[in-house]
Amino acid sequence: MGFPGASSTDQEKQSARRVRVLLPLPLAGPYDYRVPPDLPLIPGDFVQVPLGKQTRVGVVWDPFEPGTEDSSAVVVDSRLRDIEARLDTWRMTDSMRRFVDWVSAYSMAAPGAVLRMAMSIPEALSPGRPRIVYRLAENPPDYRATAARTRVVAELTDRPARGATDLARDSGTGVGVIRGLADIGVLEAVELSDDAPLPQPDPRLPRPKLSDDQADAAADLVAKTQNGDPSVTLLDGVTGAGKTEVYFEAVAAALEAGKQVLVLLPEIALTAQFLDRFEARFGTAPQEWHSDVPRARRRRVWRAVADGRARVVAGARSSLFLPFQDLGLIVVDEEHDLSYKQEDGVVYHARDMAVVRGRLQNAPVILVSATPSLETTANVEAGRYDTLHLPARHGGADLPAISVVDLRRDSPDRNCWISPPLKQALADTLAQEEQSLLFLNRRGYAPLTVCRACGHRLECPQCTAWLVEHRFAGRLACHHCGYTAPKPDACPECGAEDRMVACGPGVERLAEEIDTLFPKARVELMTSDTIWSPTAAAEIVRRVQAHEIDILIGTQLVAKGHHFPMLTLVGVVDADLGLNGGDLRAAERTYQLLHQVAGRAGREDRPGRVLLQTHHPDHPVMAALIEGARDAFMAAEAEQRQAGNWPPFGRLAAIIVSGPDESHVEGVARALARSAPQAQDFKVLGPAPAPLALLRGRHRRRLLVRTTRSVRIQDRLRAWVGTVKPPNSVRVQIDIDPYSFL
DNA sequence: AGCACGCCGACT
DNA sequence: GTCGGCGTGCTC
Repeated sequence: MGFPGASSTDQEKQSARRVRVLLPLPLAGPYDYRVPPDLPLIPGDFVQVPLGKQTRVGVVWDPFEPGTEDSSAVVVDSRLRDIEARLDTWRMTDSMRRFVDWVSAYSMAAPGAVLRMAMSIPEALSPGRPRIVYRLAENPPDYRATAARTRVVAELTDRPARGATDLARDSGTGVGVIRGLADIGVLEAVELSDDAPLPQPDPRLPRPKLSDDQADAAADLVAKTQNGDPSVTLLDGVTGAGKTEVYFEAVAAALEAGKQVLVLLPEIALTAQFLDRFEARFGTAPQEWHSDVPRARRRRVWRAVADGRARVVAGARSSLFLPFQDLGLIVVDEEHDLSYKQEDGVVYHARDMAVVRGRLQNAPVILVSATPSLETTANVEAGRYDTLHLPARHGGADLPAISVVDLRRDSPDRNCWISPPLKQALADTLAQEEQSLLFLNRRGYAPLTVCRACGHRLECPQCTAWLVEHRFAGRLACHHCGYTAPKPDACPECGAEDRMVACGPGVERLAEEIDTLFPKARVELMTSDTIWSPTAAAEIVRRVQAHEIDILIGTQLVAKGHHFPMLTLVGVVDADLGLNGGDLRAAERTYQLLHQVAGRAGREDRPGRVLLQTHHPDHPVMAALIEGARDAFMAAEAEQRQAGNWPPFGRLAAIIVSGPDESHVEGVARALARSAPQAQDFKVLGPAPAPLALLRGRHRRRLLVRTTRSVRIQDRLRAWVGTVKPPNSVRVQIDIDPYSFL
């Protein structure tokens, strides 16, 4: 490399061959690089390029097309640096590149930030070292057959070899046992390439008998899958109507056609159960993809998806960015679930982006739910999505018998939360040796601690939020920033000793109350504090199914489709909890959550019942649940939203201004409001203190922008927000289609 | 995201 | 006098 301008060779006189390279960094756009002679490159190639004094891997992006984006100043030839190498691996597909561009344009995130999600395991671009797996030795010596050893041997009989960790987990023992068996020669250690063939799901295994309704729905989805029809279909049916069996037929059709399939699941706690059902139908489990999968395995899955060995992936929202070569079907299970909205980093809604990915790839998308979101329902009504309805299988009621307990009349005792009717129902259920579920969407012991002497409330020093007591852990915790502190004996404000008192219930406190009421009952908690992995979730589900638990107390984790045949009573301790807070989707979300919890009661031939404790027995949500009037409730919701031009009928964007200095934040928020464009179809609301006005030590103001559907909200936002130059400590974030109003 | 440059506190 | 804290700015 010479000094710029020091020499003027022939090559520099004619313009250099250059390509645009997108790097997985939050830069404004692709960077231009010079292509050395003799290096053939086409868009999608992974390349190594210099950046500053480091080298990084990026992707050759498509040539600049005038008019497609802002014409930022062209970098002069003399500043270009050479591409170092092309990686000898697969290419990023056209549709994936267009998907990255699409998500970036829609979410207003830097394209490189989106690319980073598509290159989440950079080292996966080259093969890893082979790993050691264990199989049964041909001629094992005699050995002492302990229980654990027998399970290991059984686990390997006629089943694939596995690594020590997996094998230990599958046979319910430790790696020590595996090592021991290998040492004495019962097991044989072999090296397995990272890219070894994977067991393939078999679409031709006998399928379960489908009802006529199921068969009709399946035929529709199979036809769409075979045609590579970029359609979106809502598969609507209550728990137990057999939605999964129906979309499995579409999965089978995609597999028969040699295509790959992506099944999105909202919650990693759900995956274990899904994997079992899938394996029962197709003979082998799909590949799993979520943040809890260890990195080495994720790397293997990533490679297997990229080269087509992985035919079916079941994963969380981030699996949308896996490098499928030939995706033929996307299923979004529980499409209404809020955990599909990614809130930090690149903000996107996985359900909506799945629809985009399907369209770019000519792959049908199936949205599955018992309580479809208003977004999806509106798309069905407008004719943009198709719908298939599955009636309940036994022609019975959609849900178990639901009734309300009016807490204004049947109020619990002081500092208790179980009303007399619910207490009675629990006692009856215990007497019949059946199981109960108590649902309370509040972790910890108590959501608030106050000083009786001076009234001081224990608040998080970094957020506008109360500290939640976690008695088992013996600490106070902020659920927004992770701050924790020991529980003080004396009031930090007035110094009074032993006057700190817990207010309100959390699941831990509820467990305490149940222990007092039913000392003999076997009670267990299921919350994200105790269940932090799919394995732990599977274990507690197993214990409930084995009837080792009489009363299960849980937060929304328990609402997710676990099947508990002996569970006949569901008590919702505070049905009103989700209704407060000024969230435009509060009623819809509460309906969906309570419907889902209610669905846990009574499956198979045991009738179930549900008691909703509420202060508002006449609220539309309660009325809809009791009467099973989902469609009427959703229609009323839709009407309200339409009248106010709220989503999904209008578009919404949130602008969050945050920073450590409150006056700077306020100043920027006001400046934004002042410079807001005045237009009929572009309403700016605010600034208002964001619901958590202080979060992680940052002050926050929020503006909401509401437009009609026809407005390109991103273009308008760019033109407007770009005019305000915030001081460097203040951050302005844009959230298109906000869901969380926190 | 890295990595450097740059301007103020406690050490050799 | 220097080592080093992390704020802010740039990378084709």
